[in-house]
Amino acid sequence: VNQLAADLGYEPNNAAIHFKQKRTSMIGVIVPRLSQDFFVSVVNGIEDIAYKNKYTVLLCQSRDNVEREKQLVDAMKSNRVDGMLISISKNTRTYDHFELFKKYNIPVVFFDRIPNMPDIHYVASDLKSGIEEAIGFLSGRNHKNIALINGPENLMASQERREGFEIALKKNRIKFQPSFMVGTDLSKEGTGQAMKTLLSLKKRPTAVIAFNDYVAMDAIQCARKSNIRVNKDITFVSFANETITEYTENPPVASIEQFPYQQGEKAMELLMQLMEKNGRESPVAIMHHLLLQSRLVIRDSRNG
Amino acid sequence: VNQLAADLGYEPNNAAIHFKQKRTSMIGVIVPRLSQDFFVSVVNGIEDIAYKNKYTVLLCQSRDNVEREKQLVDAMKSNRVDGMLISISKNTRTYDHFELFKKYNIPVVFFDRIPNMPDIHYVASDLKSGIEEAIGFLSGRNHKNIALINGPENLMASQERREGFEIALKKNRIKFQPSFMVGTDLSKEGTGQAMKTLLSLKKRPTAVIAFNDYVAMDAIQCARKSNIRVNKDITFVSFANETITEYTENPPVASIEQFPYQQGEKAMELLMQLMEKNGRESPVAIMHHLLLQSRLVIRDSRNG
DNA sequence: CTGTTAGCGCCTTCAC
DNA sequence: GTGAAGGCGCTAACAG
Repeated sequence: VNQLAADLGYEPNNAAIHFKQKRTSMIGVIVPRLSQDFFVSVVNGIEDIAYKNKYTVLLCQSRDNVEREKQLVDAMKSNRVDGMLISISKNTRTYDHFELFKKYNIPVVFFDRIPNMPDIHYVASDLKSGIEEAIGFLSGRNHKNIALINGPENLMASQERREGFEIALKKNRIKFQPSFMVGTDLSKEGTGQAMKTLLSLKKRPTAVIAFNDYVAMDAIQCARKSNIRVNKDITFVSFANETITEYTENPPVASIEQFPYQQGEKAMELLMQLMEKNGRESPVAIMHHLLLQSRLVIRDSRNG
Repeated sequence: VNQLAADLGYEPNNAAIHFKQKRTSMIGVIVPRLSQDFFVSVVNGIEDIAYKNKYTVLLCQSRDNVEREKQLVDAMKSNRVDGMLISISKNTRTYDHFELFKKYNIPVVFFDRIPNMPDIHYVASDLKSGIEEAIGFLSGRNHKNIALINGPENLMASQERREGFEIALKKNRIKFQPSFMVGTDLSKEGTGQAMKTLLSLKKRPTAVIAFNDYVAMDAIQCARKSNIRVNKDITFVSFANETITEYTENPPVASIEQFPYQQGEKAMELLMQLMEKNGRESPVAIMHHLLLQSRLVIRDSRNG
């Protein structure tokens, strides 16, 4: 019988199966944008675990646009995805639209860009360890005036960086100077503005830690325009360890590796656990917060 | 009645609708990789048109792996997508797996990386115009010895570049020299090898056109290691006009813009036409080949 | 253990 | 016009 079926080229109809089983084997993934390798790597990790487990991935970008993010949430829900993996847009400050998933009992795991909501599951980098290494590294090179160009305050990632920064300074007995903490909206202009603020200080920093490599590249470009000798007058360190910086003239001396691929894997694995558990719920809800350790990668010994 | 439905928060079940309508409103997109902005831009174009027309996009990467590409083709088919948009992997040399879609009557539009198959629909750049501009530009700066680092020969994109190159040289009355045409598998090593071949020639080229900006960056890196003064001793021109090159020390002087976003839009629009027509087929199959004109963008006047 | 059947949620058809 | 019913392709439950 199976022979005949195979001969006739029979193929089960997924739509019918989904319909019948009340599950689609589809998971939705929302990332801010795919034009940053960090998110592509996370997606790669997600895909690899998902495909291995016969899940189909619905991948889409909010493009850091809140309206679009809301529409995508809606679209995912009406596609009846079995679960969601989300990294929020940098402009997202209200989280009502994510409540929808709770209502439909669709498990959600946030990653990297985590909203400031109670009772959520998430996977992120533990930046504290990486920042400590970074400050230790800079301190070892006798830097005492270390600045931080941070990201938007609504992102947990920014709060983490700020806290980690202050703690690590303390551990290295370096006095925290508020004027050395500036912020950017992650745009080229915002970062240029932040860098100019730092350069206009009476006492300029001798080292700058940037929110990520793209911010670092913009900051470096700005610094060069002001005739700063990059990694001589001011040493740059950043987050994400993007390979693209290798091609730039003055890459940051070191970058905090956040293991995006592994973040993707872990997020997908956690989501599968939650989807499996779904239905036969335990009476006490347990929230999972997975933190992957970060690590400072020293990129090159040319200068600094 | 509708009021009540809305009040109760009724939501149609997509799975049931798909099942019943024998269409899923899903389209599959296979790209080689998302770590190149070119493909991200194409995807953006696709998404924008797709969402506007209530299509869900199943986006996935072959990662330039033929096995994976085959698996994705299979997965897409068993998800019963209504249509496919495909850019093939650089290693794809046999096209049997794409025949599957014909069998299931799923329309396919290829884009950018087009297989060498008969009877296919595709959207691509008309590179000839851009290459002509590029050679004209170089010729205007008195370059007579212009080399081409081309991509894998199985890609139509490579054949286009080769042909366009030869034609444009002829038009500018520059003699074509076979030794000035080298190839790369697009890897850093392959490109380095190609560049070394060019540098080892008795008569070195004074200008190099690279397959794309990533190849250009690798070639430039290699050239610098050989103490070539980039854009002085050898002028670099490339394809794709990726913004990332702005951050590099010596970006190519010019790049041929291929309008990836528009390619994505056009590909999706064409696919929708084909999906609509599906079923009530015209007796004579018509193959659509859309060619978007490319254009040389001169990036900077610093040197060259 | 194998074979039959009911029904998932929607849309389309047909009867009224 | 409105309303009831059949069936899409599959699976799970149940009968033989």
